[in-house]
Amino acid sequence: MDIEIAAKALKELGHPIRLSIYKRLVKAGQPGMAVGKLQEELKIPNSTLSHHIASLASAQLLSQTRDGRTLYCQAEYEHFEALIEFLQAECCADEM
Amino acid sequence: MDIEIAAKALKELGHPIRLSIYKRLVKAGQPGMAVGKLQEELKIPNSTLSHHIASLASAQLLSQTRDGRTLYCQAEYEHFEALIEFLQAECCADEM
DNA sequence: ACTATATTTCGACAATTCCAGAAATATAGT
DNA sequence: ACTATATTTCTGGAATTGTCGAAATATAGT
Repeated sequence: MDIEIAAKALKELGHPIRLSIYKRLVKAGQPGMAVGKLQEELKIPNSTLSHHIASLASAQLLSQTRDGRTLYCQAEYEHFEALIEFLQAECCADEM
Repeated sequence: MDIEIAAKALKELGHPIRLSIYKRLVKAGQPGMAVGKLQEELKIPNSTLSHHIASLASAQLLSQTRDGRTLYCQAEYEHFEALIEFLQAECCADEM
């Protein structure tokens, strides 16, 4: 992972709503979580939620799959793991 | 660390210049790195650099100490560690 | 085809961020 | 006090982001 990619991922995670979305998706595991379910939990307008989801997707932090008329979002956990590894490799003092 | 604090730190790290600054500061270790030295390496206007440094400081990601007429920036590594721990605790699938 | 549900796109506006030149401030040496 | 160096603050404009209502699109059931 290069620094531009890492910065992009950090930037998109760097918003309370998006971080909260991402956190929920990770907890939801593989099946993911429907956009509607997220909206219900977060209680924000669907258009706003949709934008934030698109932001996270633009940083490859989540993917979406459709099942009938509901869209499920899944955390792209590998990308997140790579980010953490990047941070630990590049921004890590000796002590760790 | 609460989610607002974490998002703030992620946001400030989520910029290529700032991430690069932070990375250098961590590598510089305890004595830190002079603003002038950072400017020399990054080759950006001092005002721009100063803003980015202030951003990082506003998220408690660095601190500054003066030695004569040079200001040294030090990475606030503990805060960063807490951020990583937060991410691993809140956004972590079973596998890790 | 019609209707209902789920989600995204459009359009608009306010707020924030980014960048950099110029000026100001702080400190040290003479 | 004067000069030089280091860094920050001020100012302002361009670009981006955040938010949300309204409209559009996608899918499925009848």
